[in-house]
Amino acid sequence: MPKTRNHPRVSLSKQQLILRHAAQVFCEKGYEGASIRDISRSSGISLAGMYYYIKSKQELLYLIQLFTFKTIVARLEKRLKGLSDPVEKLRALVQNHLDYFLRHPVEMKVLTHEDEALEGEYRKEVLEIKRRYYSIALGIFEEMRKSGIARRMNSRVAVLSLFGMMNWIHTWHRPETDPQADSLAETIAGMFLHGVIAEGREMPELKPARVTRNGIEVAGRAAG
Amino acid sequence: MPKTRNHPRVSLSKQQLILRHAAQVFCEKGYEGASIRDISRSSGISLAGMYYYIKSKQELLYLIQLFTFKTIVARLEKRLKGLSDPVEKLRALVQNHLDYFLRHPVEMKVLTHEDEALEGEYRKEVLEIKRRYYSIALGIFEEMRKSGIARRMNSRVAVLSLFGMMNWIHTWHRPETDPQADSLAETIAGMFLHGVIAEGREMPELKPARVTRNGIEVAGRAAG
DNA sequence: TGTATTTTCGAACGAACGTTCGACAAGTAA
DNA sequence: TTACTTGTCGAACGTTCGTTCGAAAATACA
Repeated sequence: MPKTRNHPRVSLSKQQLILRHAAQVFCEKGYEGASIRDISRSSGISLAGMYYYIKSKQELLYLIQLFTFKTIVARLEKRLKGLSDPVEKLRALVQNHLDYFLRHPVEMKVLTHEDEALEGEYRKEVLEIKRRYYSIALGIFEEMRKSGIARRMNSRVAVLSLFGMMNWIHTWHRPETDPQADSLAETIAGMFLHGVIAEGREMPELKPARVTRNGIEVAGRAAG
Repeated sequence: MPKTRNHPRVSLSKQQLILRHAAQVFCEKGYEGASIRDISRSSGISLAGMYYYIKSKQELLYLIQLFTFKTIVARLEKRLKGLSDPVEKLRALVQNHLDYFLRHPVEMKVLTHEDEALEGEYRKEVLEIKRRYYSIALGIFEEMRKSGIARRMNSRVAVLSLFGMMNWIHTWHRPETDPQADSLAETIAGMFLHGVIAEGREMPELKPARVTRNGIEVAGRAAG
């Protein structure tokens, strides 16, 4: 097994290197359309050499999806920790999702587009995290319902429509001309919130997003 | 070349039969993951026999996508003909899209999920219709903007978010438990319209959908 | 240095792929 | 009957696929 090196910035673990190139190739040709030979060529490792670091093509996809999902959920839970207003929570979810989405478009496309390619245990494990992510979103929406902010409607449809808006982005977003993550998140969160708000309610507006030192956009107030 | 038979209800053209089974197989295994042998087995025609009716695997996908897109656009243009209010037009677009979507989930999944599988001339032709469909939607939204119904926002983002909500449905919709086309269309069109409406505006509510003799749901007033 | 462990890869495996070819049966028209 | 078109398919073509094996090369440790 490969050891984790001391200086990950400089000498990236070879498995991670493979994973990166694999994500790129899966993104371009799709999981089924991509061959191990493609990934081998792209990452500069011989075909047989690949199998020293990975067990199978399925595992390759599994590792990409698992890591991406875990990261996005972990970051979300971190952002959510300090918030209590469900509207703020929902904005944070959208911001988090789109921020990661546009920073890692390749991995996110592999995550959303190849969500039926895994089989067996691999599939089950990824599905589990996906469900957790969904249930967080659903929970936030239910809070909005309970506090009367959101009007009466099918929560499942509402939340999955929100994911639809966000996950569809990879089919049309061009970084050169289309809005970046912060602006996009504002537009989409705004659309969703106005879209589900109860009649006669006022949307609590937040100040424009600002950028903290580590580059993560935080809506409204200063980040700790 | 196969002749079109006199009684298409009874004796379906064999090419159409192949197209139907191909769509099913593409839907289940993806374009790259599906083999001509799979489709051959599914439609009960020998492997070699397939090539009497189709030129290539690419053409198979092309024909499915072309027909599906053309049908959905043609139906939309028909529905749009009698309407002048952009809000009504948008509702019609959503209704039309979801109605077709849930009636032909297999073809629609192949349309939305395999939109990068075609190459060369095939790809260009399908892309052309897709762009026309998009520009119809964009046009409707611009009308909403001009008449002051929709607030100032990125039209491209708004319209593509709407398509996102609609096209994402194939990833989660279960016909047994989830709302059907008419209810779904109402919810999503409602979300979108409330989501983009200008501040202080009232949404013109329509009466609940009703069902005409041919089974097509028509919002509000009696269908001709 | 020598020895053990880690890393690399050329070559090959059997299987599956899209597509083609030539034969052959069925139907039509003379 | 003969001659031609339409439909059908077994068998094979050459290619690519995921994966494995065994032997080297590189590295680490004594």
